[in-house]
Amino acid sequence: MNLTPLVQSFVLHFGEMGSRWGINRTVGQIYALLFVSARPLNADEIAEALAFSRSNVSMGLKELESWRLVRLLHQPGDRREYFSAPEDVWAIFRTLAEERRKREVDPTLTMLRDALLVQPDNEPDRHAQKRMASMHELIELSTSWFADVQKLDERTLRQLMKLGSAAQKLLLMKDSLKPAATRNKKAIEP
Amino acid sequence: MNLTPLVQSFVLHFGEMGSRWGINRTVGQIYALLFVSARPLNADEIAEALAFSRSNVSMGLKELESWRLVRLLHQPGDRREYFSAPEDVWAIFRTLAEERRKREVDPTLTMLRDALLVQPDNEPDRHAQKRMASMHELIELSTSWFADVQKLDERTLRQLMKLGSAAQKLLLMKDSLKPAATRNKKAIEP
DNA sequence: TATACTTTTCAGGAATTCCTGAACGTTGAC
DNA sequence: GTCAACGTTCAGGAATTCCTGAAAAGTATA
Repeated sequence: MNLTPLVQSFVLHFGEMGSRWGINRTVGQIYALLFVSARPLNADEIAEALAFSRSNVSMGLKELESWRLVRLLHQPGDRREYFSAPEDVWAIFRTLAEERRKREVDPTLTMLRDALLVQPDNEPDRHAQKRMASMHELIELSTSWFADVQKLDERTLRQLMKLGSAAQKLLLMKDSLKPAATRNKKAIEP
Repeated sequence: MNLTPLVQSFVLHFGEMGSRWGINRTVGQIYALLFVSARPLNADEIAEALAFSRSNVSMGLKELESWRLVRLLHQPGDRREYFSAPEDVWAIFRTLAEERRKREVDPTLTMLRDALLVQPDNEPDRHAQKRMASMHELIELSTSWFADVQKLDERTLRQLMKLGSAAQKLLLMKDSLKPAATRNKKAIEP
């Protein structure tokens, strides 16, 4: 199994990008390969295509499975495990976002909430808590909004994005339904 | 300069989180410390508080400056450089998003565009290109939308987020202004 | 149950990243 | 100009992460 230059460059790029994130080069490349592959691949094919050891591929696939980014399937009459990346890029994006939330955002929110429960007994802590509160609010608000928006189906989401902010702003201009409550809340907050 | 337990746990958490991203522990901790600090700090204070070498702090601060996450300032009658994190968490978020776009998204888009220009001469490449095209579209659409939304001021953004998706969906129901164009485009695309 | 095929685990070497102290560079005060 | 205070650079050791081959474990077939 030989990679075409086109696929090669895609795979290499994702290897690089992977290492900018927590993900290592191997895992990035494996995912990239599965993403562009026209059919599911087994571990041996991947190992050969990318020139990684069989065990490295095995670990990489496990990692990808833990991120729910690959699907495991079987071919009739073949004992080997085949892997593929889901088709729908929007679904992939959703999975990625969800998984990152679980691993990064939620623990951070927990830490912040705990920190905010402490009764500060000195000036530095009082200030630190104010900062943490503002961070907590931002994260809370944006993740819950994101979760909400992600429930929309692809077509609706696409439309919303294409509309951009201009039309959405119009929605607020009316200043009729919800905004009143919003404004009141805002007025109470310091 | 001694950290209170409250600040300590915040700083340590960000050190950990930092290493999940490309950012290393040191840089994460320095940023966290500056974020909760009530006043700007100089490099020596940071080095002492976190028990890092002076040179390590120097490199960390340089990294943070390259991300535009810290502000450099001077105290009257003091030759040393003082650093602080901007107050406004929304602005911080914006900066972070912009910087990540520059470093990760833009190069990826460039790579994808280049790949899409190639005239594929075999089946695997034809399929790979289709996959890359769908990825390209998703990234293009979501980043341009994000850039657009980020131009809104904090108050408006807050309101929009609080409305959630429900109200935004209403906007589309009307199916009057733009959606026609959107639907046509969609119909043309395979 | 034995066999062949497949996947997983893991010790340890390779590669990379991190961090430090020492040397060097720069700047302002005297 | 000299000196002290401060910032930066960088070689190389420390720590971490990555990757591999060998061995073990698992599994379908006969």
